[in-house]
Amino acid sequence: MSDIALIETARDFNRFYTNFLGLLNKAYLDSPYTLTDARILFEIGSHDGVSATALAGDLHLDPAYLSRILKRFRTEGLIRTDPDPADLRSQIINVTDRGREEFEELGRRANAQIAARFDTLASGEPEAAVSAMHTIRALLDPTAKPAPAIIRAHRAGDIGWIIQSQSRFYTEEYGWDLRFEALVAEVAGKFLANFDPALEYCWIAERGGINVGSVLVTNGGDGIAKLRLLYVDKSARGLGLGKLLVDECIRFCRQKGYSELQLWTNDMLETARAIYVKTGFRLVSEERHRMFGPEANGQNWVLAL
Amino acid sequence: MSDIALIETARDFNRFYTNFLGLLNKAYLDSPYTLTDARILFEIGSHDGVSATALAGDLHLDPAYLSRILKRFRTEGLIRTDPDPADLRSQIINVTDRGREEFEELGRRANAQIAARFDTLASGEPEAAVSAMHTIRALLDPTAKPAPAIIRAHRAGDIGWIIQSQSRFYTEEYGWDLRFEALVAEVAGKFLANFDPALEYCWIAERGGINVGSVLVTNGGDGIAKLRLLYVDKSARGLGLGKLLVDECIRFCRQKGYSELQLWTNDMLETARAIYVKTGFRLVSEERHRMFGPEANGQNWVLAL
DNA sequence: TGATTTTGTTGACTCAGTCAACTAAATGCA
DNA sequence: TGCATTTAGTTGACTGAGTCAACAAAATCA
Repeated sequence: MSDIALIETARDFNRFYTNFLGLLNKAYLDSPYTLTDARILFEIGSHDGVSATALAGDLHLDPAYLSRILKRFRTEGLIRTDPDPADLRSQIINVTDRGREEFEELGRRANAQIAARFDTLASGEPEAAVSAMHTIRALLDPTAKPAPAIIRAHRAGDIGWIIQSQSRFYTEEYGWDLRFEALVAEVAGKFLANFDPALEYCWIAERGGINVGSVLVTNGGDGIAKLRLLYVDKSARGLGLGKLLVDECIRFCRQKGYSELQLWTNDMLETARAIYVKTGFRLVSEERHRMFGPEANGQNWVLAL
Repeated sequence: MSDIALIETARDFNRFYTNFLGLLNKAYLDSPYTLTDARILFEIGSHDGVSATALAGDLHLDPAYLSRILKRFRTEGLIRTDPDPADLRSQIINVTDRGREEFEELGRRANAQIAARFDTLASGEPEAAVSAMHTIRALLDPTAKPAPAIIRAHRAGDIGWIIQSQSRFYTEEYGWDLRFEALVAEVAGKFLANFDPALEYCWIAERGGINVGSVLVTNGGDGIAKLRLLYVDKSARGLGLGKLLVDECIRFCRQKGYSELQLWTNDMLETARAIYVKTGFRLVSEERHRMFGPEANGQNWVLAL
């Protein structure tokens, strides 16, 4: 794609998105706030204690204009301003309880707008859209810091996601065939079917509402736990999520009184192997196999707890 | 019902992009045109011969406001308007040579803006951003015509997708619990593990590279085939995809010499039931159950082939 | 110490955008 | 056919979002 075509496409997208945002922002019309009001209220609500100058800078607003809006907010009891003891020219802006209520109401309304849009989409599409937004933002916003990842227990649909992401990854990267997806589906299906919350667990790493990693611990009997289906999506590598997930497994297994944690992996997964080494796993055996098409080197690792 | 984290992330992106577009649009300040002027000029310049009403609709502008702007453009010699011979109320708007010059100058300026942005990026990054813009647009722009749906055999990741979409759907719509995902994972996993291409099959309906439907036929032994996991995503309903998928199953089963096709479903799935009736299935038994939490009415349907 | 910069406020203004009322042509309907 | 209703576009009258210049008070610089 030539430079000019790229630029034209970007412009086209910008025209479309200008329109799209315009439509979304009509939502503020049935509240007493303008779009600018809402943006300011949002900024104050989420960064309590900013100064007027910082606010004007962030939102690219005229200081005079902002000053008037803040004055109005003050008389309406939405915000409180106190001079900054460190710089008496500067005013520290805080939301009052009423202000916070309004802020939250606006938030609810904005969320509903987007939820309504997302509702017309296929399952998986909102995730795709948000993931694309991440991409754009990461590229065009120099100040963007990646959203923090959270680790949580699995919920509806996550097991399917695990199977899908594992299968896609090994197929694309190593040319494994559908037998691998079958194995994963079996492991994951059995995990769900016999799920014993007292001794087993599934962790999902999520960033900005998008699944980016997984791992699960299953009960192998005789005090032995198995770590399975460790995965970190390529969009979230290098953040230490893999290590975090494995640490979580180890902590869980110790707490549940397991004596040993075992895992099976393949040697071309170097990042994973590094994590296993660092967390104290020991390689106990190795065998070449062709379980999924191409030849690979299966490895068994063990950690005494 | 979409995930809150997804929505928050999307809102965050929208705030960012509002800002970003605001900065880009400042570019128009050193021309005699406002942003609205520029949008109108662009629209006329690229779709010669539009009517004022169409223009107002496309750009979501007040007709009165637009009328005034067009009047100004006319006196400045940027456009020419002639009554539409087919409807004398309506005016056909065309750009004059001067108008086209201005339009192109604006275009050059907007391109330069974006080029400057892209210039600060690494090689490959502009392409990534534009590709992400495509993704968003395809998903959020209702006028972007939907790609036609196709039906194909399953491939890597599809079984995981089936589990995920089934689980999400039944959880969100009917409050079924994880036991359902476990059942689906088991069915789908067994299908993959014992997959016999001579007697079994999995169809995926796909649109624009995104999965929107599924169904599979498994061998039940004794000349009996089972139709399972029929699903059409809400974004693709009403296109007859469900019927198409079931027809495909029946054709396949006849060709493979099965004597009977059986399926199990639940009676609240009315669209599915309508398809089964229409394709000749007969309801043979029914039982209330609580297999997945809420009470439901399980049904067995049979089609003699 | 006095010159300069920074934070925020106020006065005065403009013009983008809205709303209601209207004309003229087209369409629907009995 | 003729009368009521709808649609395309225009104009008058208005509002209020946003801008610009000037200013006070505090902080910083040199």
